[in-house]
Amino acid sequence: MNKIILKTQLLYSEMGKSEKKVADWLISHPGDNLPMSISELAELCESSESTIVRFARRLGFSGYGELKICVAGEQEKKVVLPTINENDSCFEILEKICNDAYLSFERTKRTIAPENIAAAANLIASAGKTVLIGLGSSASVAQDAANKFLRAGYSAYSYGDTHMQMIAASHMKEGDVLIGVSQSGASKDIVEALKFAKSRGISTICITGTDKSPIMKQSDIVLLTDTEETKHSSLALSSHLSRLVVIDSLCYYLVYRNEENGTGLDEENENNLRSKRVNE
Amino acid sequence: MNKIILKTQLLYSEMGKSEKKVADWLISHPGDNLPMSISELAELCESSESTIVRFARRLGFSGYGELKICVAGEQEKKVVLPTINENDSCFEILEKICNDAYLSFERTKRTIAPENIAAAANLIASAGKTVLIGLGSSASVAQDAANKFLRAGYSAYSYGDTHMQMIAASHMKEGDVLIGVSQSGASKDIVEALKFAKSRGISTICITGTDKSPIMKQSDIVLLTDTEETKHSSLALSSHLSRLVVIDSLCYYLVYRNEENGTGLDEENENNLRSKRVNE
DNA sequence: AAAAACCTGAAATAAATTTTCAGAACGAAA
DNA sequence: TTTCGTTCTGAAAATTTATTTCAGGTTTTT
Repeated sequence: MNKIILKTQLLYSEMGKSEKKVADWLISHPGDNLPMSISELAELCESSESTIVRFARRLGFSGYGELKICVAGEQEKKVVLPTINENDSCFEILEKICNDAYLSFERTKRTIAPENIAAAANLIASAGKTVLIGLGSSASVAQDAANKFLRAGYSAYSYGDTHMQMIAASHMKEGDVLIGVSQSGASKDIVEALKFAKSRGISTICITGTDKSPIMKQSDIVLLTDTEETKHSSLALSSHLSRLVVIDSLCYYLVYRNEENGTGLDEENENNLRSKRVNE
Repeated sequence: MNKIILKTQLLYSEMGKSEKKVADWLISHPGDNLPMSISELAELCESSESTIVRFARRLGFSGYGELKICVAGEQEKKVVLPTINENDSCFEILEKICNDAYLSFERTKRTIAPENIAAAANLIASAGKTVLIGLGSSASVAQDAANKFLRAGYSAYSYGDTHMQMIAASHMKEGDVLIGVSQSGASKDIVEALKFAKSRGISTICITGTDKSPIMKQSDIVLLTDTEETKHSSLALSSHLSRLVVIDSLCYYLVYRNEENGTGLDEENENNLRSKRVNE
């Protein structure tokens, strides 16, 4: 996995026409060392020196010199082209999915509002109990989250069927938190449940990958993850992973908070769990 | 092994006093990247620009620029393990978790046997039905996988409680596949279920993060993911993600296989799902 | 259709690298 | 110790390379 090329792909859509020529050249010459000088590269890319400097800056380098050095540093790693096609072996697909996940994480870091994650974590930390709901693959995200939160010492539960979700919502009290997970942000039952909870004074959080979606209106705190349309199919693999890392970061934060109160994942407890092999 | 340093040592005796200062600096700063400019380095070595150029030429480079690039290329990409500490903000934790996930993917790609993924995919593709079992966070991996496999057009089911797992196993037939997910590879109930199935001629696959673990003995095909010990706690966040990307790659492969038979994720079906907002 | 925002490359400027060269340091021979 | 020749060195000049600026062009917005 070549980080420079991945980053190039990540930022490709934000580039101008001429900058894209530079990007294209880089992507199509993965193994190559950069030609020694900026002028040479400018000529190869049919672009200008200034454009190349701008390109390097966009990727986060101080200038062309730094880019050149980093490209040399990434050398031997072979690059995997992004789109999966039907002749790929399973392993090639795995490589592409890992790349895709990396890009999705990068997009998530740019999309999510840091203050909102903090607010969500603090809300969960001080909540009476936390309920997570989602459908389909979002149900397993919700389940995973509940699992981890509970482990970290917080009362958390997840429900994957719409009846149970509504029942759970109706038994929540002020001071509790309801977290709705929905990639589309439009799953009717989830939105309804959040709306119902909100009307009763219960705090609501959503984790979604779609900006300006219905679920956002029903949520006190919005955690917006990778919003890139998935090109392939509704399997939406990498966005699923992005939602998980957001959960994981909340979870870690909560672990540390709880450790301060002495109710966290303490040694003894964890060793207990491990000896019973419930560590997964 | 750093070739440039070796070469420096080889030629050390032929160098002048000032050139040796450059050599000494290089040898005593093996990990470092070269400072950006030749003047900076000259100052650090208490020497001059021209001496450095001569030094670079002696090692066989065309000049300082080439030396700089090659040093960068030889740099051991020592990865800084981003340990999370208690003063990190939620967003910082998110960044570290993403890094950790990236590393975990890299490890998984190195650990997993490409031919085993292919074998697993083919087994699932030709199986009557596929059952996935796991406990704790592995249960949500299993659930997620079943969800996706089913979506891709394969009969797949997951069970998260030990009774149901055993019942399901006992109703499986030859030609079916049982997939056990277990990070430790030692969860007694999962291992037992696989053993039982295997004894009845059912194909077994395991997805585990622990080499030489009990579950491997009961599995026809082993998918070994990131085996790095998690330093933090048994939350084992990133290894969880690694297991998911393995699932995802199987799943993608199966989608393509099914498309060939015309039973895959076809447009119409997917649009249908989308219009009902069950795309997650 | 006008205005604003943005992208681009030629040229000017700045910075880094390489070369040149005069003198210092060392060694061998007288 | 002196003298000559060789090698090594660094300051400064020359050259190459990188960066910034700016005016003109393009696209987007209003």
